[in-house]
Amino acid sequence: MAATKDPRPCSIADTLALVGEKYSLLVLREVCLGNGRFDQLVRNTGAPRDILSARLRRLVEAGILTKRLYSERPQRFEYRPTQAGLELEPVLMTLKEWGDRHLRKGADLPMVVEHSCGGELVPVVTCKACGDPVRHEDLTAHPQAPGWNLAGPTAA
Amino acid sequence: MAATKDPRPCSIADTLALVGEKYSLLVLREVCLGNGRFDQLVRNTGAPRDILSARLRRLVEAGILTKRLYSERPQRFEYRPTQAGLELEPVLMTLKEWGDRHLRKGADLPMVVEHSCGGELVPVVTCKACGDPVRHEDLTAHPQAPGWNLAGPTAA
DNA sequence: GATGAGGGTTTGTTTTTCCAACTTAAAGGA
DNA sequence: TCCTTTAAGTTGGAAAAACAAACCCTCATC
Repeated sequence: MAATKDPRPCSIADTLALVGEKYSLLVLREVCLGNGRFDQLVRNTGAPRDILSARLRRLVEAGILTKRLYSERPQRFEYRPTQAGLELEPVLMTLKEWGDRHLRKGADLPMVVEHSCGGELVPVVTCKACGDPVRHEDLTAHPQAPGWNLAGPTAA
Repeated sequence: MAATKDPRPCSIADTLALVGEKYSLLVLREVCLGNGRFDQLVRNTGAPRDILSARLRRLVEAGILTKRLYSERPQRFEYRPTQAGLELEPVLMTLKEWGDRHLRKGADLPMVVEHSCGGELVPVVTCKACGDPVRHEDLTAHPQAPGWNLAGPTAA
């Protein structure tokens, strides 16, 4: 899926270049759930084996997953999230939240995540500085990259 | 890019089926920045015109964007986020945050977003119930879909 | 010594993507 | 009037990616 080279210098695009291809985020979902074995990933994501193999290589390369030997004889591997991989969980959570709200209208969720506070996890994105939930109207974007402004390249 | 049919019933997969294809989230980024015109989207996302055309159709269909006439003669259109589209911004923010931290180590960000509180926006995903920042260790997933548990299908 | 599990790779086909050129409709200038 | 430009796409053919099924290798077990 995702873009490889974005015209606009952008961390969203750069992140998507790593995890935006088809199946990558589903692989991450499974790995975060503890399902790191190849056959499990095939079953639970639906990815063709060759594609899965390519994605796993890429995610390991990117430092998002690690490949761990869990049996010497016979050699058997398992994939696990690195710290960087775990820090992508917020992306999964916000995707889940949107889907729960807009595609299922809150009813009959296929998966409920429980937070240690005892409640069902409903993730809310807040501003680190003030703690308030973030709304679109409260944001102002300031491009820093030379040659770019909000609307696009300045010297087109 | 993204998955169309996921074996595991999952809102993450369903959401990615709508916005997970290559360029879709970059289109949303631009549209949220106010850059909703076709040629702008071509320039700022790098999408081929035919692919962009297909993505826009899909996003409108999905209720994430609307197509608005901004000039009668000649007929000219512009795409804008719907409320549902705006509510996908948290996904963009978490992607940006990860990229800023892991791919740029915080220095020389190509884009800074200012929050109305006056500070630079650093998005933090918190639990709606308790307000605490969400950490992986604090989560427990409970699949609800019949025939599924954490590890996969129960009747494989 | 056959069977099966796990973790992939190979091969050939089908889909997508990509790119460049073309279209349509109108405005603006020479 | 004719020419060029802008905007928003569509079309057609070549290249890349995804897909599905079969295959391979190493062991373990029956």
